[in-house]
Amino acid sequence: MVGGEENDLNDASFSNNKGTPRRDVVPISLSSSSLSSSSSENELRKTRNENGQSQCNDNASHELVLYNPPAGDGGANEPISPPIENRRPSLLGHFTPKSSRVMLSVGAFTIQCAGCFKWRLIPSKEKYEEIREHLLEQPFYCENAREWRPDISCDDPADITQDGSRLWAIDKPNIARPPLGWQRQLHIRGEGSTKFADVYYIAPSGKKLRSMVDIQKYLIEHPEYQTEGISMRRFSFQIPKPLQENYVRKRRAHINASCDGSKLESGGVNPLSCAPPDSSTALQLGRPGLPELLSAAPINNHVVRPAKKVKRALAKKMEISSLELLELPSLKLDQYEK
DNA sequence: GCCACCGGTGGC
DNA sequence: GCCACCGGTGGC
Repeated sequence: MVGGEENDLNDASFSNNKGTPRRDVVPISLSSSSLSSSSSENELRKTRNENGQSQCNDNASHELVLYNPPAGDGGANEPISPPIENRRPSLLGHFTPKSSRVMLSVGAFTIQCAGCFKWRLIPSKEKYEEIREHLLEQPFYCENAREWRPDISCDDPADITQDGSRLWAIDKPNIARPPLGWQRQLHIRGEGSTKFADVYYIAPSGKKLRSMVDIQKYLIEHPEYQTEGISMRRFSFQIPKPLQENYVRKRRAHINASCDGSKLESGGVNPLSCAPPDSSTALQLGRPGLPELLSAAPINNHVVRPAKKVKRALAKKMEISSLELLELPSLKLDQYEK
């Protein structure tokens, strides 16, 4: 699945779909913080209503959104009304969860116009990455979409709205585009995981790299890339933030007496089983909708594996004693700076 | 045996 | 609380 350089995942992760609805729905929106988790659709709208005067404004203008059309409904309500060129529907077919565990991937990408605050679909992942790379310095406006939609303007209705049918997440702005020949993949984890997503870079050789350390090692092993001017700063493992509160399981407070049941009871309630949606913050977005995303895919997967967890915990404990003396190298981002 | 995926932790 | 990293397991 990871294979191809230019195929799948990557593309799979962006969907241009229309043609092939998928059931996973993952939007990702890039914004500066403010939109921070709690901000919601309403806030975004508010932003607009207030002519961008509200506090969310500046962020809103940097919004990027990746979303995945729901497959459940056959994509019928596909908001992608506008024509999308470069459509490669077949790519969607690549979405093949490798196992019972379902991996969500980004279906499409959208960016919010800094002028009218409407969301515009971006026709390809590459284009999205291109825009995202300089989003802060070069805010996106509907007019920019004329490159692939000649007639588009702020007067046109939004391509997509946060109607609750999708999971949205906020992407980070100004992430460098992957070097030519490289692919940056975003793997969305299921709900309830300890992390929202993972980023992988696929080198031209097909090698999958999952951290800056990996990148660094790889570049050292392949000096040719460095001569091409590829440096560490061309890579970023920053992941988007889901707008839906509670999508990611909160890190549990330290539990020393781990085996103590009472402890669990009082301190950390199992978020998977009973965490009620936080009504105040939760994004309207996530709540009513997200049927597919939330119920279908990830959740189940998570729930099914407690046994593994236990095993691992035990294994971990045993291992600690033998590895305690190991000294791990620590890398700092500064090191990557040129 | 490989590897995608997930969990967990150290550092900030 | 977030980020970065990486070990480990299960599925293939």
